[in-house]
Amino acid sequence: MPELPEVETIRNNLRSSSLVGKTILGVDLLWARTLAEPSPQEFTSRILGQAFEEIGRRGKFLVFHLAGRVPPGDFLLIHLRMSGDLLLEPAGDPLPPHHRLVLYLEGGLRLAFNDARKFGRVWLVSDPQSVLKDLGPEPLEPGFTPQVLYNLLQAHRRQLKPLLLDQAFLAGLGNIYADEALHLAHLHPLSLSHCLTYPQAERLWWSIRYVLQEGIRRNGASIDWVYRGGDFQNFFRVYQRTGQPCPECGAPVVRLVVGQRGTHYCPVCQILES
DNA sequence: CACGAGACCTGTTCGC
DNA sequence: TGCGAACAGGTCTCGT
Repeated sequence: MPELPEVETIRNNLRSSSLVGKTILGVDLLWARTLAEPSPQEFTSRILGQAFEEIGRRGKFLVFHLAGRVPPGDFLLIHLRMSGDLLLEPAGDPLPPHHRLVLYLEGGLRLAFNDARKFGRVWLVSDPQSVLKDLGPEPLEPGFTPQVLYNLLQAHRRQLKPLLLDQAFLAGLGNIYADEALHLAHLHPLSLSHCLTYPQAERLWWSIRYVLQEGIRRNGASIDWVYRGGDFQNFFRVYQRTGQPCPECGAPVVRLVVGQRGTHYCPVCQILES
């Protein structure tokens, strides 16, 4: 479910919660495969006694910097994949369905990783780069300029939609924001990356950043049965609006499958370049 | 290198 | 009403 704006929303909520400063007193791993590394035994022995310090984000990863009992604390990395969520709740509440990992904290709280589809993963590492090293640029950072995007597009000959979903190309976009950015940029999802002109790349750059910032401003999108409090879903231009009118020209939005992902676009506004 | 299919999972919605 | 198919915000691996 979560893409960059949803992950950023969760991060902001946790940062203004009482999580920061809390020491981890207990671990309950309810679905073993949730833990990517290290082993459950090492995870538990290493994380107990460490305290939550910085809460960051890289692409769709949440990056928790822990303060260790011994100075260089570890990093707890969490990827929510399709259905993951993080909940700070009273330690004594009955366990709801789908909790996969629960960290018990001082002060009667617990941080729970809830994930119906079990795709989410958790890492405890001393060097976050060991997990994050293959990610592409961070789209909202100053280093991501129109020229950088243009050069990256020129370096590949790939369809735009799958390319934007490739986290090694650009970190943080998912199915919603890729479709929304392509519509805003008037680019067809199947257009080939190396065929874009500089002005087209510049417009795509602007569109990517616009939809991500708008998503963050709206606290992300809340779809289906997983509600997170965001309302960006009320402002979708094409995503999951098959058959409904394009907000710009009124033509019915079309759905096709690209790289096994539902893809939504306006056949009038978004012209194929190839 | 680029792309498609299958796998990993559960829950909801759609269509007959 | 019931039941299977299709679909869902992600990513990995394999084969062509």
